[in-house]
Amino acid sequence: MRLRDNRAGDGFGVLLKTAGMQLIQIYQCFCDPTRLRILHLLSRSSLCVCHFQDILAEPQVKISKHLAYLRAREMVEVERRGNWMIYSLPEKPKRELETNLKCLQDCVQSDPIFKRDLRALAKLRTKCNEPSGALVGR
Amino acid sequence: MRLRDNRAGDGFGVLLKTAGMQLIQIYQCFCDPTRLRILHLLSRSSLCVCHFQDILAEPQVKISKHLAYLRAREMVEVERRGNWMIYSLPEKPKRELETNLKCLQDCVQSDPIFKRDLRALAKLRTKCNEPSGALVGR
DNA sequence: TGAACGTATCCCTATACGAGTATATAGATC
DNA sequence: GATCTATATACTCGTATAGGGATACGTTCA
Repeated sequence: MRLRDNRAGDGFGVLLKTAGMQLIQIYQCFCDPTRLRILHLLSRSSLCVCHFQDILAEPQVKISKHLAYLRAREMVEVERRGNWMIYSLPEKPKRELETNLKCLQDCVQSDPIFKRDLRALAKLRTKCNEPSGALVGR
Repeated sequence: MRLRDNRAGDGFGVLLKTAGMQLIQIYQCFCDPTRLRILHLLSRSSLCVCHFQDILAEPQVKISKHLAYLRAREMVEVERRGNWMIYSLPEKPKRELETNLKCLQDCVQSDPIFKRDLRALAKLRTKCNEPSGALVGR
């Protein structure tokens, strides 16, 4: 990660713990398509890795690594249920994250890919109820 | 830039021209502190490179390169006035950019660094009116 | 206990990025 | 045309990142 230090005296090191730095991390998480789709889905429902694999049609490694990236930056939380790892948005998301997730919803509501993802999510809900506890709608 | 190709069939290549891709580019621009501060300032005023140097207290190369980065992704526009290059937000910003800039304003309004930047901008306005045409408030 | 399953991690490669130094460019002024 | 000023670009280095293949891990179930 690039939690920038202040070697060059860029006047921004101070910002490590401020809203500004929170923001940088949020934008870093948002700037990859896979992660953006993951977060978008998570604002509708808790999901486990295999759900993401299914909906996004991406290999497990890729999903898993992006989820790790998000976890490291506290954008998502995990809970194990048997073999499944259930990912959710934080119980109490920071204000900046909430604001930006709303902004995201707003921006992608007519985008074909994101719409397709939501449709795939809905489909998944009808045909699959494993593991219980995931796929809980918001 | 990482205008991702679709080699791996990630189902996202399609998105190159959609709102989603616009978004990715926006977030890529937003995920560096210097660029974030630049954009934040630009939503108040058109500015030239030396203004940024002054306000952000960063070396010219750094500023210039981040502005080039933003320019390449059409987040800012430039106009030459004599020796000065005056940077502004796009005349007609895309909806996603506008939305996210508003979101940014909202998120940083109480952040010390961004507040300091605005104070520095105000100060600049009182003491300096070169080049004319820059420092025009919004 | 061992196999199956869902998931995470390791290793490797290619590319992007941020920052700095030095240099180039373009317009203004003399 | 020489020079000054404001800005941009080239080059280089170190690091972050995305992706894939192979494998390790933890849980469940036979």
